[in-house]
Amino acid sequence: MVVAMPNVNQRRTVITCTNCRLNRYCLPAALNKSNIKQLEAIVEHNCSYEKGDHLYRQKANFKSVYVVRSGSFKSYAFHYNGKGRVNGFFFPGEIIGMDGISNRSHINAVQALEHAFVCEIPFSKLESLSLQIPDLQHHFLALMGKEITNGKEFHDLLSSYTAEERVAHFLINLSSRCERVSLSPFRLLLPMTRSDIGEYLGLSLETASRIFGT
Amino acid sequence: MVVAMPNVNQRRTVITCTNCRLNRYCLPAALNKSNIKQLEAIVEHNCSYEKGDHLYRQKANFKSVYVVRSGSFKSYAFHYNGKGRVNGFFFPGEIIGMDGISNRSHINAVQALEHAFVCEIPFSKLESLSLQIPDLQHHFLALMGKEITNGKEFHDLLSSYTAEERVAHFLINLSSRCERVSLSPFRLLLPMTRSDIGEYLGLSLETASRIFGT
DNA sequence: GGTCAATATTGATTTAGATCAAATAAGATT
DNA sequence: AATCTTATTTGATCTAAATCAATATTGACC
Repeated sequence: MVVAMPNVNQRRTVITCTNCRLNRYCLPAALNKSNIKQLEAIVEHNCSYEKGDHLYRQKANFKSVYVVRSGSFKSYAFHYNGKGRVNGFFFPGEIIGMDGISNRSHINAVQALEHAFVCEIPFSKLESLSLQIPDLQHHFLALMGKEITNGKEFHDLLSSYTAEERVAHFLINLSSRCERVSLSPFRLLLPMTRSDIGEYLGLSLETASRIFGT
Repeated sequence: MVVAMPNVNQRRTVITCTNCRLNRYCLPAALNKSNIKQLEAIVEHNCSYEKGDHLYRQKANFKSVYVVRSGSFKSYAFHYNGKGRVNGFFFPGEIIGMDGISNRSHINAVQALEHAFVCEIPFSKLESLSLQIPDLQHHFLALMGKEITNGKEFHDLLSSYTAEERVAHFLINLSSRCERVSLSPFRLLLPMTRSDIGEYLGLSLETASRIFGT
């Protein structure tokens, strides 16, 4: 008779969607308990990344979407002139990887800004499961729709806001995203550099810095 | 016995997805013949709009997505300062309305730039059908994914391109969209005003005009 | 604790594109 | 055809933010 040895280093219970503290803000939000069990069966929980690690690189094969459990990430892309540009930040409860859905390869690279954990959800399995669970399909479409409307709002920001308005909007946006997952909306720790913020907002890093100084 | 009178003014056969000249570029592209029949049963074909007509207004209830059959549209939104901003153009074969998926109301208004026809696809019916036809679900997710990557690319454009580069990109983009649906990519008719183009590209209308003049 | 490299701040100068201001041109309406 | 109205072009000026240039701070590593 063989008995599995318990891993003495394992201090905490296994993470599942059912017991995850973010489940109200994540895919399970739309599902009943039995559906959540089905979902957690396809999710790889708690992959760990160190600061600077890439979740994936530009042009990498698309196979999964990811949910941030803790820590934060930035997405960026190199374009025609060879300069990289940060085009997104991701915080707990947010989904990374939709930039690869349409042509099965990622247009962005995604890098950890600090030590972070993510859950990986193989996309083909998510699609199959969505055929069986209408609520899951509906919710995932809504999440993609949100990504689209966020893009449109950002279009507005970049085409008509002043530098100061951009930074203000950025901070308010971060604050509300912290609040959503029960983090303090008042004390923001900014894990990204001034240069990251500048690129993201279409400003030079000096301008970004000056506005923070004011 | 009652016989339906044929309508003598009806010059053309009824439009369906099966016989639509755009079906290779539209939702049916991913489907087999029997699935296309199922799709066309839920589509309202050939709704007509005159120049200036609204397909929907900002904050309107979301109930359908639309495919442009002919003509063109612009989307725009009013934001905090009361000024409207054009944030999209739509040409034949392209889908309008994804700005309403996430919170069931449209963040943009959409207006015809010229006489146009569209097909209307009630979204809840599309969702139901997607549960039955995996290819349809897969394809619609890909179309939404494309919308997301387009947004990211536009982020790059607005945050780092010069005025001249923006206009060049805009023209190349229009050209390739014409080519996709077998329209000439060389002679572009621009149905939108300089002001529309300027707003869309984050430029003043004067700057847009000057660059065209060069 | 000391050295380096990365990041951030602050100041001076420049510039791309906005804004202001007419003058044309093109459609619409009567 | 004549009159409006709306869209476009072109020119002159101004300004927000980029760029250039140091300096200061922070954190990583020996």
